[in-house]
Amino acid sequence: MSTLLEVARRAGVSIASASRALNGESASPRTVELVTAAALELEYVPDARARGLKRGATGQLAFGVADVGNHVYVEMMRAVEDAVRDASYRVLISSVGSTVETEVALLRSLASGYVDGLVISPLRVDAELLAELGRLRVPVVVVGLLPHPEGFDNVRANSAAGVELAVEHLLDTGRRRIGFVNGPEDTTPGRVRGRAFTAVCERLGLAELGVVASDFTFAAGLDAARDLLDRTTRTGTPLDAVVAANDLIAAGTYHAAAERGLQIPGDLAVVGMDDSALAAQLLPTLTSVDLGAAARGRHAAELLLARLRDPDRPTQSVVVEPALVVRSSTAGSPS
Amino acid sequence: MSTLLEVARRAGVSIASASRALNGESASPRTVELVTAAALELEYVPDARARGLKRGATGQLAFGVADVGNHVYVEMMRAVEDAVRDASYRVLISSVGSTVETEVALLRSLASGYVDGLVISPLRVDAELLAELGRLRVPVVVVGLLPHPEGFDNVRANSAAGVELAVEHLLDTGRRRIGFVNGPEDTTPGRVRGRAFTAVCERLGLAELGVVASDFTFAAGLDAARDLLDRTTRTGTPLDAVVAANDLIAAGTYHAAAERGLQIPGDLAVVGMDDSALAAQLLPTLTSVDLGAAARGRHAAELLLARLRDPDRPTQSVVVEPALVVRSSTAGSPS
DNA sequence: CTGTTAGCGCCTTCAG
DNA sequence: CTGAAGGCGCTAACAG
Repeated sequence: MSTLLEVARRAGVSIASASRALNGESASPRTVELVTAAALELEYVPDARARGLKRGATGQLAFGVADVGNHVYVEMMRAVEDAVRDASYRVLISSVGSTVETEVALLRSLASGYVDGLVISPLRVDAELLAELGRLRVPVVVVGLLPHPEGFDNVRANSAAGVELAVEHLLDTGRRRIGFVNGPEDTTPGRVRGRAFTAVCERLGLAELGVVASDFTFAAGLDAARDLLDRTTRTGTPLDAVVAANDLIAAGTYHAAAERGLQIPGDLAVVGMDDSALAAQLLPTLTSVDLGAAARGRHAAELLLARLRDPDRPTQSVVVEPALVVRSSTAGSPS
Repeated sequence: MSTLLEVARRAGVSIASASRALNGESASPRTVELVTAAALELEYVPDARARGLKRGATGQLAFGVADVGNHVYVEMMRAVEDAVRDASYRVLISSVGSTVETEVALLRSLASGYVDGLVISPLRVDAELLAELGRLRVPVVVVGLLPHPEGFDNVRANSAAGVELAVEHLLDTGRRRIGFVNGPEDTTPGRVRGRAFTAVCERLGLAELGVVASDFTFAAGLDAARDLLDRTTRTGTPLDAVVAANDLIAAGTYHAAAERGLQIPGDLAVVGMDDSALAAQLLPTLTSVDLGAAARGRHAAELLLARLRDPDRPTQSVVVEPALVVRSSTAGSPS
């Protein structure tokens, strides 16, 4: 409410001295005391816009995320926050929906001066989005697979390897009829995971039993899993395992199985992906492929900080390898 | 990257004309055309700080939330976003941790010019926080119980009534030994819910079997529920029902029950609070008290918009009443 | 150590 | 309808 000028007047010094006193620049003890007292009295709060305008930096970063309801992004976000804390940046989260238009609108708004840089994890990437990224006045790190990684700092999971880990683990536990509930294949992760499943089935001589959910959510996963279970049951050789493209879809699969009287893991083994908090919360606990959400967040933050320090450094791409976390949903052998 | 001045020069007009042309003020069609073309060519993006500094508004609101990992806040946030969309505000989310210091730091930073107003849902409220709220240069709506609601726009749940709904429902299904897993009692919701449980037990002549978790999280809920179940079992009259202070704690209770071979709902009925997405995702699905997260978010957004329009309007308090959502975790009678 | 001054990029009167 | 000029609040030279 009050400005620096008012503080300066009240302290009986110039505006420059007031600024210096409050920012710990060279100032006499007496000035500091006077100014601090005046600021306190007037409840002075510096205007961040003016400061940002002058300094060309805001001390804020943004994390743009496709679905705040998905716990995986929460883990990434926490990792980002932890990683930038020491550099004393604050992190704002922005839910961007899953369409390119909303994504672009967010970018425009944030990157026009409210933040010094951003990390985004888009579900869908197209030319328009990439063009917009290039136009931004602040550096951006993209988490997720890019058609042309060069040109952007980029962190991605190896979800193809993750799908392989899941399928191989199921084979190891004696499962043979393995279904796959994917997310939408017009998204980057959906496309990659779908292709990986096809490839691994071919390599291992398995029937490819897949279905596509309309979104990476619980509700969509439930619908898709119902469809897959019913379809395969009608053929006479029901599934004995399902790989889900993320943990929410796996949770939907649990419910579809329960509706049909199938026990997990006895009748049906389930493997999720992301190893989000939900995996440990479900009953039975969910075996899940950890795609390194926290590690991706940390790497993204570090790349961003590095670029902020040196805008001219070459762009860098980091790949995080997956790891299988075995829990109860794949225990034992098929009954 | 480019400034309005550069756009103006390229279009061969003055900076004032360029500003008017881009903002739809009076300008000749030819000027508009020239300026628009120049802006496009230079990939001009207006600097939000400068604009905000001049206009005194940013078009952004913030939602400060205690725990982004708790789905209840996701629902509130979505409701806030929906409610302010028509007024074309963008919403930023900020995770503030659960301490007063981090809360204050957030407020300082955001409210110093990056946003036009904010909604916060603090877990702990003390005099320092309230003082800080009063100092802010932007309006704030507090979601949660306030010691002195006057002075702030305020929305709150009636979680005491929610606890009563839960206990009465359990009595209706024939449960008699009802335990309560609360969250920390130095938080506002923890204190209110704890007192409500004590009161309802007294009123209905029930033994008060309570335990306090160290946080409103799954892990803390699991620990506390283990404790409660073991303690009551040792007394010879085990529990037949548990009320959890939120859905995450209820999920922890599921696991503690499973570890001890207790079936839900046969041996133990469980009621959660918040009716978050998790309630429908658990198996068996969780009966939960809907504390109106979405409604609270919507109300908070509307109060904020109203104050933004009229800073002098009297402050207002809204209470959202709870509703029980019955699912499988309380089905049937105790076995 | 202190005060004066020139902008950061933009919008908005005010003349023309 | 257009241009010139002032200032939003702050910081960083520059003199003193």
